[in-house]
Amino acid sequence: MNFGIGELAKRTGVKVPTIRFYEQIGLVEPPPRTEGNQRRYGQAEADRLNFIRHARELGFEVDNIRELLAMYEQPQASCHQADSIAKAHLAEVDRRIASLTALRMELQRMIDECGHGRICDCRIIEVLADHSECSSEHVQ
Amino acid sequence: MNFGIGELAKRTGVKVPTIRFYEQIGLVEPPPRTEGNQRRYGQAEADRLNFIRHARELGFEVDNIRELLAMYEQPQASCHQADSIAKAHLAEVDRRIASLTALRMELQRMIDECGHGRICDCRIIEVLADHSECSSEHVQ
DNA sequence: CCTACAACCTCTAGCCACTGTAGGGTCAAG
DNA sequence: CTTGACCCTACAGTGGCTAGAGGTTGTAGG
Repeated sequence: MNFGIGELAKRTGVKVPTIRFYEQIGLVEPPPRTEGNQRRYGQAEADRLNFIRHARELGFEVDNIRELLAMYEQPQASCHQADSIAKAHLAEVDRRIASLTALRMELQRMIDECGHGRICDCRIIEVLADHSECSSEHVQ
Repeated sequence: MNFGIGELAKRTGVKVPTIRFYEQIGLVEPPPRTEGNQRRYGQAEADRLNFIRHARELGFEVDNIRELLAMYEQPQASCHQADSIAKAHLAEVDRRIASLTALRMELQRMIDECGHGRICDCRIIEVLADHSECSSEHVQ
């Protein structure tokens, strides 16, 4: 119930420098220190950090995580806001998937058409050199 | 056949500061200058920059673009290397699509199960707090 | 020729979310 | 008391730009 930053890292899968970084940007509270100035944590911090790690893995941005954390700590409030953050993020993920899928097709087509000969006949270089060769628009 | 950086930007869709940045990192050659120290470009630079922009849009990293550019300028060489860069990139894009698709499912499930009540009953916050709720692994 | 103004110049700092390094200090086991 | 793992701060670097300050050049109209 009282451990150092290395143990916290082990329990949460968040690296030690990242924990210090999160403290610096105010995503986690500065914990109490030992007499020798070393950070001491408890289970509550591990829970909070697990929450953060999980939200990051799901691709939420730090600013959104701040809001989600505030809700996590106010269990009586309405979850309307959490819902809209999650929905906005889902829309963004959809956009990224669509964009990557278009890129994938373009890449696949480039590779399929490459005759593995000289550059001057290579579809890969040719397509890169001339945007009009593309079958679809793509803006990452 | 002899124009400034603004015109080059217009012709290629690459922003002026980005062109200067590309010059700084050695992705494009420093062009000749006017007496008053302003950059002058020709069609060859516009072609090269279009190639770069297109490769960036397709998500290639700058280091790969360096290699692709070298091939673009050596049309007699074999295109084996271009092929393998493109294939590696395709694999990376596939990985990202798979990862995002898993995230998408997780997000959708979270949102679907949210009863729009209080935080303490909210699936979104609950799932974030407890990784074991996840139906699949996800590492972005 | 003068003026106005857009376009250009360099240099520096900022973005995001970390990661790495240097140069120390602390803690716990033996 | 020594060893060695762990911890501390502060700062620089990553990628791929973007923004701003503060000054100079090019060009069109009067």
